[in-house]
Amino acid sequence: MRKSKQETAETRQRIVEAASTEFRRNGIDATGLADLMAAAGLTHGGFYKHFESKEQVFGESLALAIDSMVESMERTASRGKRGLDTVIKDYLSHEFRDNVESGCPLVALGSDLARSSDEVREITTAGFLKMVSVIAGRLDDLPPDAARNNALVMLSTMIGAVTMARIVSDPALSKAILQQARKHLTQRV
Amino acid sequence: MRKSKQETAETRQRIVEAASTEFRRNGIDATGLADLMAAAGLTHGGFYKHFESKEQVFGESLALAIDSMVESMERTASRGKRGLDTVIKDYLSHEFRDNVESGCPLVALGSDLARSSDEVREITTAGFLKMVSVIAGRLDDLPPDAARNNALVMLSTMIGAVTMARIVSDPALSKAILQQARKHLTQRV
DNA sequence: TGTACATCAGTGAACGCGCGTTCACTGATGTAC
DNA sequence: TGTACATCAGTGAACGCGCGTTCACTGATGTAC
Repeated sequence: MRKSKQETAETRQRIVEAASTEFRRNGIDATGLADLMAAAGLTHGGFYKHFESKEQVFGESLALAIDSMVESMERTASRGKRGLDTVIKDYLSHEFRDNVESGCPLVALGSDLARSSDEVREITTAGFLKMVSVIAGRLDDLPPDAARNNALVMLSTMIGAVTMARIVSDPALSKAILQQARKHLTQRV
Repeated sequence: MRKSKQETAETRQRIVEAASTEFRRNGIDATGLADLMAAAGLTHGGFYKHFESKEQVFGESLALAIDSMVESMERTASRGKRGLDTVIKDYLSHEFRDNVESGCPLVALGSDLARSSDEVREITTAGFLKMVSVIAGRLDDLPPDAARNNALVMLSTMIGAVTMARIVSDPALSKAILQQARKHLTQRV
């Protein structure tokens, strides 16, 4: 049942995409290779025709998740004068909170990433810096250094707020966390 | 080899304490019962003489970690007029960042907690609210509602900043994240 | 262009390992008289 | 208070299970001539 080169490439891409949502949804350890492959419409045996290890597919799927997050923020940020406010409001929205599997991997995998290999942490660092740039680039009333420093704090607030909004079991509290973070971050701009 | 009631109670406490550091250090899934018991100086077979499941010991060890975090913040906060600044500086210090196993469980286990059972998330919520109270209680120039709202955002920033400071592979960036968050949060008070 | 052979994507079974959990056993502690 | 028996904390082996990984096999694709 050998497949054509194009089909093979498409399958590989499909696995990475499935992995990127599965890992965000269930965490690194709780996501099995059989789950990944099933989510991509395959059986687990073929995994090693595409990847050398679970670590490898995780790295690639993380990079994909980060890239799509950054792209999404960039697209939103460049939508008119209030683009940055929209980035903030989207990130701190209920929809974003409730869609872990398509959301920011820094939040979905935060504590997992802190325990990961150097390679994984480097991928994450590069992505974080891109997000910082997107925000800093829109703080154009500030000198570059100050803009970057502010962006670091703003992103930290966004990440911490969504993390807590997801953990907390009281819906009203969860809502308040997002709301107050939104209010705070859109005021300062 | 039956032990006296007192010894049994002490052993149980020792397991919960060991669990509270092991879970923070390695995450929920990667911490085995054998690891916990070994860290408490026991063999794994005796675990079920004290607990019904891994879930149970995790819940108790999380509650312990949260309580000690809250107590530590309360103690620091009540140290003079600048107590809140000290809470912020301690939380956002390099030492705190580098000692996952004795630090804030909300950071050490953030994304694990978001995937946990209702019971675990309720324990976490109660702890988070206590931390919010400690901070809000020190924002005495603001009306109670505003103080609480501000505290929600401040804690989110602290949690997000330490999370990212731990993930990031560039030491200078990690330092900058903590530093800028510190600066931002101590200015506002 | 056609043909013969090598390649290899995907399947499904199997491997070894570590995990959470259970169990028989030991011997010191607790308890009933 | 002393004694005889029941209890149970702790040990170490074992259980079943799911995981990451490997493997023999299949048959369509790729390639050499």
